[in-house]
Amino acid sequence: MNRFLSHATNRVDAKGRVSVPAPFRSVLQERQIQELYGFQDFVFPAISIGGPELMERFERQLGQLDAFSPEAHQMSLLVHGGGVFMKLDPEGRLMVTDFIRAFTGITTEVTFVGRADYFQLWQPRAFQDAQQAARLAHQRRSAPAT
Amino acid sequence: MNRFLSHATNRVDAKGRVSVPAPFRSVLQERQIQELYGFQDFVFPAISIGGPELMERFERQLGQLDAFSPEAHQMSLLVHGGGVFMKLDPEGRLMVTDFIRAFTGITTEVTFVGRADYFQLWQPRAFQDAQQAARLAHQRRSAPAT
DNA sequence: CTCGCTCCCATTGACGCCCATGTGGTCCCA
DNA sequence: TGGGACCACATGGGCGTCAATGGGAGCGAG
Repeated sequence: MNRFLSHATNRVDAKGRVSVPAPFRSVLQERQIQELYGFQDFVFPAISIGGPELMERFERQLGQLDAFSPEAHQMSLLVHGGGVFMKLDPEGRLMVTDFIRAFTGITTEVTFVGRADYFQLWQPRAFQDAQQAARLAHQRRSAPAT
Repeated sequence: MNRFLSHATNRVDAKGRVSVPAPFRSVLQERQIQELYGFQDFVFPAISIGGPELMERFERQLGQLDAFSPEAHQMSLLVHGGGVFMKLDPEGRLMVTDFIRAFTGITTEVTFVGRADYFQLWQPRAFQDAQQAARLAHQRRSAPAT
């Protein structure tokens, strides 16, 4: 399977590194992704990470907006100003920079969350809460009359 | 019979493995399912497991939403973040990971429940309770005047 | 010269695959 | 119809491999 799926929590070591889960690494390899692009998620307090085509996709989306609209400016601020290139070390770990910590609240542990075409870095507790909220929202939508 | 029917409870061994009931395994074989996709059920504290088309069904739903809407993000959080690929060992067992334990409350025993196109993993007691609740709710609807 | 990042190596623990055992049920045959 | 052999399945354990993690050393920039 060539999609990012499931979630897993790994520990940040004393040097600020964290191992990317092996299943995710093999997806990266299958997709021939060597350059990683990360950015601040639009909706959640999480960093989204994928290949270069991920940024391109958002730029395309950006192009559909009125270039002078507040939305376009905001998105550009997020995609470009909030974006960053990342590299894995030989063991498949990435550095948890202050850029990441500040936006996500990550300290000692990182939850990796698959999102099909890309994956995300979350503060573990924040992910649990967000997922729980999503589940409740889904139930509310499914059974609106209670 | 090519549908998942009935339920059975098996024990989790010291290594965290549990045998998938033989009837379920033969349904998997009949349906040519080799890759198992599981996800955290939206409603019950259970893990639902089926073939890849199970995930595709959800992704089709997802595709109908605006990709940048909060609803789509929440849905993806459930479908992708809450999903996982699973593999059976040569004896037809699967690993009961923390991913599964945390969500279902499963510890030493697993109840497998057939749901026609897929099956579920339950904590035995939780299944009994849920089934009982469903039975009562049904009776109430069938005979509203008591 | 010092700090920080990268690469390299070691350790530990989890997971995969293999084989062994017990038990209940079924079928066959006398 | 009773007994025995056989078989399918659930379960248990050994062992090798790989992933996650931790620490040491080298290199380059400031």
